[in-house]
Amino acid sequence: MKYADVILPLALPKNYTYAIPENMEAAIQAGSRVAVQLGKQKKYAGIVKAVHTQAPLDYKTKPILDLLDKDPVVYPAQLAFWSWIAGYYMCSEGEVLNAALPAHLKLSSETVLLYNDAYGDDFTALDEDEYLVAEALHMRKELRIEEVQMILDKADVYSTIKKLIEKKVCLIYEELKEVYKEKKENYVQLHAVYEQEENLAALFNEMGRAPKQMELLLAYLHLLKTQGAVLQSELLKKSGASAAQLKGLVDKNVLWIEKRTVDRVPGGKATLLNDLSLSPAQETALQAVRRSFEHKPVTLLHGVTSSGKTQLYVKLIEEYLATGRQVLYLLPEIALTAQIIRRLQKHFGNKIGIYHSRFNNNERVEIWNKVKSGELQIVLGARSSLLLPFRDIGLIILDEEHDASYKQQDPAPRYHARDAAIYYAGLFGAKVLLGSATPSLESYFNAQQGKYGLVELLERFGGLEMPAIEIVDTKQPTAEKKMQEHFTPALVAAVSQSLAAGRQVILFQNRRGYAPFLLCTTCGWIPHCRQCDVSLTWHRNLDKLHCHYCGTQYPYLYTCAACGSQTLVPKSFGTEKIEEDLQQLFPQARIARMDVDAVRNKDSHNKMIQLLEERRIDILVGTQMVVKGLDFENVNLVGILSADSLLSFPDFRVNERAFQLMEQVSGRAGRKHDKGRVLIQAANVRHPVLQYVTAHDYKGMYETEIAERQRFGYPPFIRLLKITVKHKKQTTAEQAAHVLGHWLQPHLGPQLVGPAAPLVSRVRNNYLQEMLVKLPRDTKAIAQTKQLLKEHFIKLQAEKKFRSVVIVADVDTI
DNA sequence: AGCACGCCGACT
DNA sequence: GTCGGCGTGCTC
Repeated sequence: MKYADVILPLALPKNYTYAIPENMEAAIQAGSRVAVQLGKQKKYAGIVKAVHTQAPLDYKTKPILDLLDKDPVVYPAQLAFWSWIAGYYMCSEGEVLNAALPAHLKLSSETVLLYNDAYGDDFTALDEDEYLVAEALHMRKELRIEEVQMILDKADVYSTIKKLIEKKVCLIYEELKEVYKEKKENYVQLHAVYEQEENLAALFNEMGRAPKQMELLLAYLHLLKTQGAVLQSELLKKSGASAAQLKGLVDKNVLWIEKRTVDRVPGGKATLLNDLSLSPAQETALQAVRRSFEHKPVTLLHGVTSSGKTQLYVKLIEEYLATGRQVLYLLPEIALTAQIIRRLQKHFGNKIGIYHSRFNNNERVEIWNKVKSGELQIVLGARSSLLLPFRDIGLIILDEEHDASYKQQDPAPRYHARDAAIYYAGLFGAKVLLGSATPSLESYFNAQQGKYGLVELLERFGGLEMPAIEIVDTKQPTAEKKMQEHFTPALVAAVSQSLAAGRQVILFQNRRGYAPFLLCTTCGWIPHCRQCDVSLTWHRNLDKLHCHYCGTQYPYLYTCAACGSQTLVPKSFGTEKIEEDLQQLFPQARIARMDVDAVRNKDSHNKMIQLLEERRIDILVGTQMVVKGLDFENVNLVGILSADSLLSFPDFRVNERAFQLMEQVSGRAGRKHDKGRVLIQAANVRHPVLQYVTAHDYKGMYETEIAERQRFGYPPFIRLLKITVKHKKQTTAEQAAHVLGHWLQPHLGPQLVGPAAPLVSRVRNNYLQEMLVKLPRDTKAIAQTKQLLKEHFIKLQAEKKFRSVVIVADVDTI
């Protein structure tokens, strides 16, 4: 008898073992997707992790119900990768599976109620709830649990259903549906007989009485000749004929309809452009990367903004393609703009696949399959494309490697795509190229230590100069009352100058700390949270007031609680406010705003970029969003409205982050024609980070920061693990965290920081407590500490009063 | 994550 | 006294 350990798409602490029925023994292997039952009813699609002959001793197995695909859906490499992610990031393999599989390959059953026709229609023996369900079921024959819940207007419907089954009103079954559907298109084909000229001629003679059909047939023949294949929809559109007329020809056996499976994600043209030439500096850097790869599998490419890293990547990708291996090109989600996608598609045609969150589920399944088969040799994607089933990967490029969004935050697995990519590449003996203009301290440190190779490309492409950066003091004009809202006279002048010259301007304002709030214009009163001493933030889309500390929501206020007048108005210093003020200052300018609110829907981000490209926007006001992967030739001025707000977060990474942000934003200024200008407004003009930004001195910033990190014991000298304890009751959360801290203290000593409530101490009705563990950079010690933590998590939850406490571990938290 | 089982408050 | 709320435990 053979058994299979199956990974189920749930947060179960371990995998379950199922018996393999004899008829499936030959076909089921590691990586197979199988249907299994879990508990009394539920069925799931799981992935076989391993096949063995070890019969479990202490329980009896259930059989695998079905093998869902002919071939395994992942290779052993992916299974090994999942297992590493689960171990390293302290989550279950099921959670990794959940993140990896496209929704349409993840099946779970749904309970369906069926009407028992033998029951008839006499419902007098039923109570009210039973009657409601029975009546609906009688009419509709089938109901889902969700529908029953709607009918009864309550969540707990199981008892009612149970009674209906007992009374034989209905039956239930579990429906496990394959959701992925191949896309079919109807092609119109000519019957083989009429491929002979004389038969066709004879047909036309006969058709004299049906001129409409003849017209249609002629249109068909024309399309066939010009295009080779004829789509039904296109034929009908072009000929103006009706479906009935087409059906007439089909019934006459002149034409027939073929249903063809088509790709949802068509590749571009297969012709590869080979127009790429590298500058001498790029060529040197490329050679250095090649040499580095000879002895260092991971190499960091530190290339200043506009140094043309992308061209270098493209050349490198071409080389790896020639070896027949696959290439993954990772970018932060937000940087996956139409600009870069078009650029690469032009180059690699249908060999390249794109994978990010804006694709729908069917499209994802198709990309999944094409990556698995090797048909797609290059994938350009965001973090999650690392989890695609590559067959043989040779190179992973991770651009903008410093970007914090490479770390997954909320649902487990909380993995870092950069670190996971390095492990993954190891499984294939592949190379990893990390690229950034402002590398993370971690990566640059690793490069300095010789763990990664380092290649520097410090010259901008096309002889472009680095933009000139000016720090503008806001204190003096404020004192002299010369500020125009948030604009210094210097910035206003610079903007006017650019506009007068027909150039474009980007203004950057980070949103945080500038949230909109309500202000009474009569007495100056500002609504505050009842539990915390902070003003409430107005969330326009919900029209509610939120406390960002405890998470409490309050209804919008119309009456001032201090003076009773109805003069409360929303005030905002975010991008919206900037946009408004700007319009006042420059009434003629075309101004657009790019932030999460403005680009909420699917395409508006791309549209806005297009507008900017086409010079239909003069000034773009934006948040972090404007930083990523945009190249605009005509922009010659970038303004940062408040550097102080970037430099004042209570986080050990502020300086690094602020530097990266300002450096990246300034990279948007100045392109081919002239040197760009960057104005940074700040009250604290002497801040060291501003000095480094002015001088474009990454290394200076690095040296200063790394010394600080070493002194205070922060990454990259240690690894940070964050433990979050959550509970509905504040006291329980606090107690649980203290007990846990108390237990861990003797083992960890000063490595343990906390517990304490985080800034936002309540999220979704759960009170939070956090602890930080500083792990030494030693693989073995880290594994031991994680084991220790796991044991104590289990121990804590074994206590009755802490049973419903939720504990989350975030490894390498940021 | 479901879903079943089991123990306490608002109805007949 | 029952119905139904949700807390708690198990699923190969």
